[in-house]
Amino acid sequence: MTIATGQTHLPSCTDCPIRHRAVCARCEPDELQTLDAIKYYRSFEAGQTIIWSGDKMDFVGSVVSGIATLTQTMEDGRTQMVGLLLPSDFVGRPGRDGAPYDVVATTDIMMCCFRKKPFEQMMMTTPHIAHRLLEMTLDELDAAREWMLVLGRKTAREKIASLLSIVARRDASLDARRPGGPMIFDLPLTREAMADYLGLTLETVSRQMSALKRDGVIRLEGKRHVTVPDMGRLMEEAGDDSDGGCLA
Amino acid sequence: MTIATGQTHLPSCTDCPIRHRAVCARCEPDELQTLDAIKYYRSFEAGQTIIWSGDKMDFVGSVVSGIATLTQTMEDGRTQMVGLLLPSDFVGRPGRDGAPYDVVATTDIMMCCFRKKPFEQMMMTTPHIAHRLLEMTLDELDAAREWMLVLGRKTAREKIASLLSIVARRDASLDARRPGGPMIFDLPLTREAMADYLGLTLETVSRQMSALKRDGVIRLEGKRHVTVPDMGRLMEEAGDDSDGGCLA
DNA sequence: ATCCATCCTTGACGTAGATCAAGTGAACCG
DNA sequence: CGGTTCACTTGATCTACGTCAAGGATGGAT
Repeated sequence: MTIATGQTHLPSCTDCPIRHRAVCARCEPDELQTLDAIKYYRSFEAGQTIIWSGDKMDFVGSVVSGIATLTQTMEDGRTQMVGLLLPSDFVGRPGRDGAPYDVVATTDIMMCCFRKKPFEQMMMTTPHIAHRLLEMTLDELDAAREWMLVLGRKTAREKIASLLSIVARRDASLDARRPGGPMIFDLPLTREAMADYLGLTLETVSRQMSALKRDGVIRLEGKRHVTVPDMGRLMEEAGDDSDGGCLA
Repeated sequence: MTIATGQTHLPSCTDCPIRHRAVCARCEPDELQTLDAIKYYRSFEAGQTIIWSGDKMDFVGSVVSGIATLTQTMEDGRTQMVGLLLPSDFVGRPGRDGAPYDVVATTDIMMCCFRKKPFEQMMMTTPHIAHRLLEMTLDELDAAREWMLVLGRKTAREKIASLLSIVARRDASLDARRPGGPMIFDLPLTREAMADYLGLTLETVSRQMSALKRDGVIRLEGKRHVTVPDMGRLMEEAGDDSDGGCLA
C-alpha cells in the first residue's frame, strides 16, 4: 500500500477525454478557463484507498481514467459496494466535510481535483456546473435505485447477469458497437469485488460465472476477459425486459 | 381504486407546513410568490397510484402531508421499494418525461404540484431552487446507498431493526423528543410493504417483528403502534454504531 | 527453477429465509 | 348477529446461498 501520489499539471481542459461528460460538460470556454486554473491532477495506483470513510475531504473531483469503487463497511467487516466510479464520474459532495464511504482505486486511476472551497465558490456563481452536477446526481440516484432491485429481489444468477450487462453496456457506449453483435470486454473487478457489489460471497460469484459459461450465456478467456455472444440472452438472464437495452 | 382526485387551491406558501424543508426552502419572498402562482394541490387516497411507471409525467411536486412509496416491479411480479416519500420530499425529475417507478400513496396524501414546463423554466432562472434540489437529491442518494448496505448485507432481523430505527428517527425529528427516552410511533407500512422495502417476504417480516417483541427490543400495541424502550439497543440490533444516532 | 502470494474454482455440508399452508382477530356489511 | 375480508401470525418444510475446506492457475520475486 504505497502512498506514492502523483501530482501533476497535465493537458488543458479543451482536450480532456471526459470534457463532454463530467461536471464541466456544460461550461463555456471562459468558465472552463477558470476551472482550468484551479484544477490539479492526482493519480493513484490500483489498490490504493483514495478516501477513507470518515476522513475530512478537502477536495472534490472527477475520474479521468481508471476505475474506483465506493464501499461501506460494517464493524464486523461485512462490506457492500455502493457505487462504481467510471471515467467522468464525480467524487465528493460540495457542502459536506466528512466522507461517508471508502473510495478505493480498482485500477490505476487519474483524477481531476478541485479544492473544495474554490469549487463551492464556483458552483455558486456558475449555474452550468450546478445544473450538470444535479443532472449527474439524479442519474446516480436512478442507478442506485435500480441496484436496490438487484440487491433486494434478484437471484444470484440474475445478479451476475445484471452486473455483466451493466459493464457490457458501458463498454458499448464507448465502442459504439452495433447491437446484436457479440460484446467483448474485460471485467474490471475481482470476484471478491463483484461479490461486494452484488451482496454475495465470492464463492457464489465464481459458481454462477461458471454456470453462465457452462450454459453458453458467456464465454471466458482467462478469468476476466468476457465474450457475450447474445446480449438479449444475457438481459433475459438478468431478469430485465430483453428489449429497451439496444438504444444508445 | 377510486379516481377521486381533489384539486384545490389552499393556503399560501408562507404558512405551508413544509415551507422550510421542501424544494422551495431557500426561496426569497418574491420567488415564493412566483411559485405560489404556478402551484396547485392534489390529494390522493391511501392505496391510490399517483404515478404509473412508464407513464408520461407532466408535473413535479412535493409531498405536503402523508406518505407515499416508490416501487419497481419485475415482469414476474417481484417488487422492490426504492424510496419512501415523506412530507417535504420531492417527486419527479425535471428534464425527463417518463416516470421510472410507480408512486403509490400509502396513506391519504396531499401534494403540492407544479406543471413540469413552468417549473423547469423557473429552475433555470432561480438558483435557489436548483441548489436546494441538488442538496435534496444528494441526501436521497446517500439514503439510497445506506439502504444498499441494508439490502445487500444485513440479516432479516437487522433489516427490520434498521427500518424501525429509520421510522423512529424521522418521528423524533418532528417531536424533538430528548434522546434516551422511549420512542413511540405508528408504522406507516403494512407487513407486505415492509417486506418490499427490505427485500424479504411478509412472513419473515412478521416472524422477526415477533422475535424483536419477544426479546424486548420493541413493544407492540395492535399491529402498528410501536414503542422502543431503548433506542440504543435497537440501533445495535440494526448493526449500526450505537452512537451517532443521537444528534439532531 | 522454485517459492510465494493472489485470485480463482470446486466440493461437501449447514442454515437463514422462502414457500406452502393453516389459522387468528379486527373491521366492515349485510 | 353471522359472513366476508383484510392484515397479520405461526408452523412445517424446502432450497438457494453461505460456510468451510481443499486444491489449481498465474505471475512476480529471488
